[in-house]
Amino acid sequence: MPKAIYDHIYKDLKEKIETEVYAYQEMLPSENTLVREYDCSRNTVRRAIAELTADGYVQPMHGKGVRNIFQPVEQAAYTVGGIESFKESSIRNKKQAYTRILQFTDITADEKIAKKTGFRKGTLLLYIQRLRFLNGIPLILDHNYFLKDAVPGLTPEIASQSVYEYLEGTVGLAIATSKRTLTVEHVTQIDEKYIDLKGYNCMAVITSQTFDDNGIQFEYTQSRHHPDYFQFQDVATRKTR
Amino acid sequence: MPKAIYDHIYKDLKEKIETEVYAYQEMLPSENTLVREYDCSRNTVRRAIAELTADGYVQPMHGKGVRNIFQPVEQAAYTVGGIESFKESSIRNKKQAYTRILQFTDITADEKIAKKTGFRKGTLLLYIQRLRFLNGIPLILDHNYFLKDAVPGLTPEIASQSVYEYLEGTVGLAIATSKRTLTVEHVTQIDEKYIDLKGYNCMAVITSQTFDDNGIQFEYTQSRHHPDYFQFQDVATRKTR
DNA sequence: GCCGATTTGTCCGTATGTATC
DNA sequence: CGATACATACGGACAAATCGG
Repeated sequence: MPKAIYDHIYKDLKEKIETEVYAYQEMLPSENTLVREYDCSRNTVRRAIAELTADGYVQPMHGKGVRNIFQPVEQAAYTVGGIESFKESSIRNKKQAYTRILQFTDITADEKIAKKTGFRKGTLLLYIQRLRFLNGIPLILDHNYFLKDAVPGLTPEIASQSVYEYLEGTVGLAIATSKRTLTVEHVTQIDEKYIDLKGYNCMAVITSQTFDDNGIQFEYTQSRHHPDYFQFQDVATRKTR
Repeated sequence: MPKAIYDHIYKDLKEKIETEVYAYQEMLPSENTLVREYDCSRNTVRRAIAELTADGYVQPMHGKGVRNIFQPVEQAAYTVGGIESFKESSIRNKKQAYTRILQFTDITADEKIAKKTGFRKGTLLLYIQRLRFLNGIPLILDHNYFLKDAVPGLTPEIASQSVYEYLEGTVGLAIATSKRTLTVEHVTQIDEKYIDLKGYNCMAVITSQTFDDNGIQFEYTQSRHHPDYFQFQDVATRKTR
């Protein structure tokens, strides 16, 4: 949807960095040069650069210029970043994806579930348990809790494809922010039943609360990953104090 | 350092959200109201709100307002977020911290180290191995590689306190961005020698490349954490396509 | 369903400050 | 010291989404 100017500049610069039109450690053109190049205001250029900075692509230096610090990284089989569906991640990671539904039932949040998921006690939820395959190997076990009201008409058939695609497309739900916590946990009996951990006795676990554009939490998910095929990436910037 | 207006507004709103001056799911005052309240321009208010959004504190909704979606989360013993030193994290997590130096030697980057750390082959580095204690229990094993030129006068005594404090204070180095990768790996002999893993055969591993404000990478670190005391938090926003 | 008021999103031009060279 | 480059801030304009009458 975004045909915004800053977004166009952001994408254009991003591609030029990735394809090494600007080399690692090289300076980008100055803001004023970019203003002339894209025929827009300086604020608009600055917004695009701010996004590239947040991505860890560039580093603006007061009085000097903006340096390209992008280095292509060696990637594991499955790399997590941003809010992506399993399907989207599989495509980005160039893996063939398949999903098997293990459970698909309505439940009402009791005290324990409410505390864990962040939903209120008594809320009607849809619980889905899914096994995720990459290139034919079972690697991820997902436990999803969806707000029942937010996902009308969701069927096991849809859940075996892409729930997000269905929500954003058919239902018209807009996914906005996701709060995630990453931990390492002991394997469970369910994990062992479905996934060959090859000696590991633990898994990488991402738990997330996802909100729609009305600020309503519609999903709680625990995603349990095989250690060998899991990688999580992040860029942090230090805040001056 | 930042006495910027937007930063003042950001901190002020952040505190009001944390202390529930605005309740969970409640709307913040409109941008125009805040403009009058802080007697500044709308762009300045918007910048503060943008930072709160990135923190996962609020959710702006087109045409409606800005909603507070902050919920205090249950924290593990050691929670990672932003660029923080071990000392800073310990203080935030309210733990008593102690560091024991296991190794402290100069090395020159060979082919293998260069590939792993991102430094060029032949670069002179300072390698430090440190064991981190929280409340008297050894929980984290750090392998640091510092660019020797960037950390002049660094001694084991300083390394047992806070390297970042020394770099930012005495050396005058400004830490800017850090690229991190999180994985789960098998324990090593060194891990087992120093840390009681209580049945786990793996650890949570954060590898990071850290850059100064000149865009120069001055550090590569591998930080190996005890699973029971480790937690990593993140907020992601979905980009419209 | 329409209209006007409100609210957030995008963009512009300008001015001033600060750091670097 | 002057020129260049990024950082902060202002005020204004219009668009797009929402909401109430």
